[in-house]
Parts: sequence; structure tokens; C-alpha cells
Amino acid sequence: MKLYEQQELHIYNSLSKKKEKFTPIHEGAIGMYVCGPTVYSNVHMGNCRTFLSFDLVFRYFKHLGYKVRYVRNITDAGHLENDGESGDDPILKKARLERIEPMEVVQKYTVDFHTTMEKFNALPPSIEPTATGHIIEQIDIVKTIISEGFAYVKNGSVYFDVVKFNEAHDYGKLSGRKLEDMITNTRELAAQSEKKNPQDFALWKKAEPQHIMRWPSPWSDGFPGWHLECTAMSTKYLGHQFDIHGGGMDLKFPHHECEIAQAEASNKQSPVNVWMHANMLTLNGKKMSKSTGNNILPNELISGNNDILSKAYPATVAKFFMFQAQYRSILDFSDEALAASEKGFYRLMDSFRSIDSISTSEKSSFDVTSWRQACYNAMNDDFNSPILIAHLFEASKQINAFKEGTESITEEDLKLLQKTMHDFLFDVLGLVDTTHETGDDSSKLNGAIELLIELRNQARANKDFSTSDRIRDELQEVGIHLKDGKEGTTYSLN
RNA sequence: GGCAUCAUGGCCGAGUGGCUAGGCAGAGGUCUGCAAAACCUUCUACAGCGGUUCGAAUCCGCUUGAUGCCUCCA
Repeated sequence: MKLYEQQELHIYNSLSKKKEKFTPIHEGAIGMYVCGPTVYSNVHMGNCRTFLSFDLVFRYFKHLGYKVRYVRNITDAGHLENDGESGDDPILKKARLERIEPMEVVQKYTVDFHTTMEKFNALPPSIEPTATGHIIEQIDIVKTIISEGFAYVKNGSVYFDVVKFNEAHDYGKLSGRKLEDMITNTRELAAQSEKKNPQDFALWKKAEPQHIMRWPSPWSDGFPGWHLECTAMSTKYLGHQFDIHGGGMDLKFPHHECEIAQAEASNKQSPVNVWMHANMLTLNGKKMSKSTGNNILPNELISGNNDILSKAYPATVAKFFMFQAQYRSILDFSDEALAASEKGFYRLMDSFRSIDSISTSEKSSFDVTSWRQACYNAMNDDFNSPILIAHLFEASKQINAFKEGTESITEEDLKLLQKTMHDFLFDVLGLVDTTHETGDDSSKLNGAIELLIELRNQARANKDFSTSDRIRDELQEVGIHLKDGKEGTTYSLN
């Protein structure tokens, strides 16, 4: 029996604005699409939060025993800085700036994205398609939408006719907007427009002569509109209708609204059962943003080389910090909050590691089975990782009590406790126990410190406290902290 | 301006119509040669004003404030 048959998962659906019981279209298998990055600059922590939120979702599905096809695209063309009217492609802009090929820009930041995701111990998706690799599929969809009567050609560009679409469909159902309101509240158009209505969006754009990213099409040499790639690639790899589509909250409108319109116009059916939106990571109370510069990069976090944080933090600590908030809540990134999470994280890891030293009893005074189900209940309730983490801390407290002997546990229960903690800490949350990373160098260091600890303890036994304190204090100065416990002295770095 | 969302204790953050969230910090204690660490115990709450209800921080309305989207961003 698969785990998912025992656990009832509920997911908040942005489309219905409710938590719904989750049932995949095909039993035991899930198709999930998540909007990936536009690769014209380094991903910042805000971008990472979204991808880590969906990494949690992916990991939990897998943990439950589902077969998951997780598609996350790389946008390497077609994403204009405004509305597909007169804007620049940020990739082209960057290429001009750095005097390199657009595809060199794409390559550079795709690699950065991948190494960053690895640092956060995020699993790679099952398929990671690129927009430029699916031009033919995108052209096909444009053709279909034109033949269905929901798009028009103007000067070699093709636009989606939102007003026409809205006559038979509901444009705005995802983001809770009404087309009439949008038309009423339209801002003044700055330039002459090829569009019938400002709400229309580009499916295909004719390239200006200097625009070097271009592909032939029936309408012009040009490039696809931004919203189109996700429709093309999700349809190709997941079908006309699939289980989950995710992305950042900021993509809800217009991007995801347009995706729905494109899919309904070309396939005559709503493409996605459950829409999930991860909320923003803010800095100084404002959304992290590439364009305004209000952001912090993963490397700046890990190296400590930044003006925002007082010290360097491991990637996994930042991940733990983010999972202490639910993915649908806005989370503010601050030194104070991160430091608080870091202490808790190490405490949790320490207690997990100490499970091995617990001696077991005939009887358990702690109900491991119901605690374990409480952990699942937390995740089953729309991936509520903060509640899950609260339960893990509760286990941590119990572990200490087992060691003290104030509570007891059987061998069988202890094994279940250990397995459950391991499953959630490492498989589901995808955390990394940084204190376990020891190479050859550190084992040499370890030997040296062990010797100093021994010398210090001898001095203490001889009541030669000036020597013992000197060892302790001078090690402290170089960043080695000695900790005297009941079972001897241990140490921690920095 | 339009449409949304949110407002919880010193800080970060869950949750809920009546029952302890959790973490960090603070306070007290255990341990210790001292200190640190570790562990135990513990205080402070639900923006304001009305309403519904036996009962609301939780539901409804208004006010105030913040944020997001409406133009590129996860």
C-alpha cells in the first residue's frame, strides 16, 4: 500500500480560492508544471523561495509514493520588459551590455541557476525545457488560436483577442478580475498600438532588424510571446489537462491568466486542475526584485559578503528559515529572523544526531505513532511546513527527555521516531546536516582539537585552571568553541 | 485610481468560533572549578471601532495601516 493511499492531502487552489482534497487525474501519477526563471541575471533569494517551495511540494509527492513528472521551464527568449509592444528583451539587452551572444547570456545564467539550486539541495525537475527549443510547438499553437478566431495578425505580429475570448470564456477568473473593469481602468497608452485593445497580448512578435533572436514563421521573422512558451511546453509534456501548475504570486496576472486563455482558446478546455502560487520573499518590507535592486543573492548570503546580514549563513539554514513560514505567506528576510532560525536549526540537528545514544525501555511514554501522523497532517494541510517543524521540535524535546530518563521509549518506537525524523528533515524538507560535512582536512583538525581537549581536561583534573582556561579561550579566539557536556567535551567551529 | 491580500506577544511566524503552536530573545533553575554550551520551567498576544453569537483574536461591516497585481521580475 502506497503512503498516498493513507494520507489525505489538501491543497489551496488559487482558481477556486479554497483548499481542496487533492486527487490526481491518473491514479498514482502527478503532472506538475512550474514557471522557471528568465535567465538574464543571477537568481536572487526571492526567486529561490518559489523554487524551494515547489521543491518541497515535489519532494512530498515523491515521499508519498507518487510518480511525479515535474516540468520547470527556462525562459531564454521572448520575455519582453513591457507588454510585447515596444519593450526590450532583457536577454538581448544584457548581451549588448556584456558584448556577448544572447545564448551566452542564457548559458551563463542557466548554469548559475543550476548551481544555486544544488546549493539549496533542491532536486532537479524531471524535464527542464527551454522556450527556444519549442518554437515549432509555439507556432502551432498560434496557428490553432488564429483558426479558432481568437487571434489576429497585424504587421507580421499576432495578438490574442481578449475581448473576443471573453465573450465565450471568462478572462480573469484566476486573478479575480473583470475585463470590463480592466478596460475602464486602462492607463493612457503612450504609443501607437497595433493592438485592438490594450488587454490583448502578443502571441508572436515581428522582430525589428536589429533584433538578433529571431525565427521564421508564417507571419514574420520574429519571436514568440512570453506567455506562449508555458502553454506549449506544459501541453507537450503533461497533456491538455494536468494536475498542478505553480509559480510565483507575481505571475498570477497576467502570465497565468494568459496561459489559461491560450489553452482554452486552442484546446477548448481548462488546462490545469490546481493552480498554486508561492508568495513573495520581501526585503525591508518590499518585494525582492531584480529590476529595483532590492534583493540579496544566494552567493552573498553564503559568503557573508553583503550589507544586509551580520554574518554568513549556510544555504540550508536559509531554506529552513523559509520553511518556518508557509509558502502562501509573505515572508520578510532579515538578519534577526535568520539568526533565530539558525539556532533552532542546529538544535534540531543536534538532537536528531543524538538519537543513537538513547537507551531504550520496555515501555514507551511517548505516542510515536500519533506524533508521526501529526507530522503528516501538517504536510497534508497545504504543505504546512511551519507546523511540521513545530512537531519536529516537539520530538527534539522528547529525545532529550529519553536521554535524561524522564521519559521512556521502546526500541521499535525509537526506530520509527528516527526514521520519521529522517524522512521529514532530509527527504521532505531536503535539509542538509552541515555539521556532518567532514573532509580529510577537518579530520586532521579534529585530531588536533581532540588532543587539546585532552590536555585541557588533564589540567582541569589537576586544578591547573590557568592552563585549561587558556586552551579554551585561545581556541575560542580562532573560532573553535568548546562545549562541556555530561559525556565529555565536544566542539563546534565558528 | 481599480482589484486583491494581510494586520498575532520584544522579534520571526502557525492556528482557530469555546481546548498549549513552534523558534529566537528575556527571566528563573539544573549541571559546571568558573564561564560557555546543553537541558528543564516560565512571562508577555491576537490593529481600532461596531455587529452576529451563550461565547470571537477567529464570522460580518466600517476605519486605519502595510503589501502585491494592474508595466519586467519567482
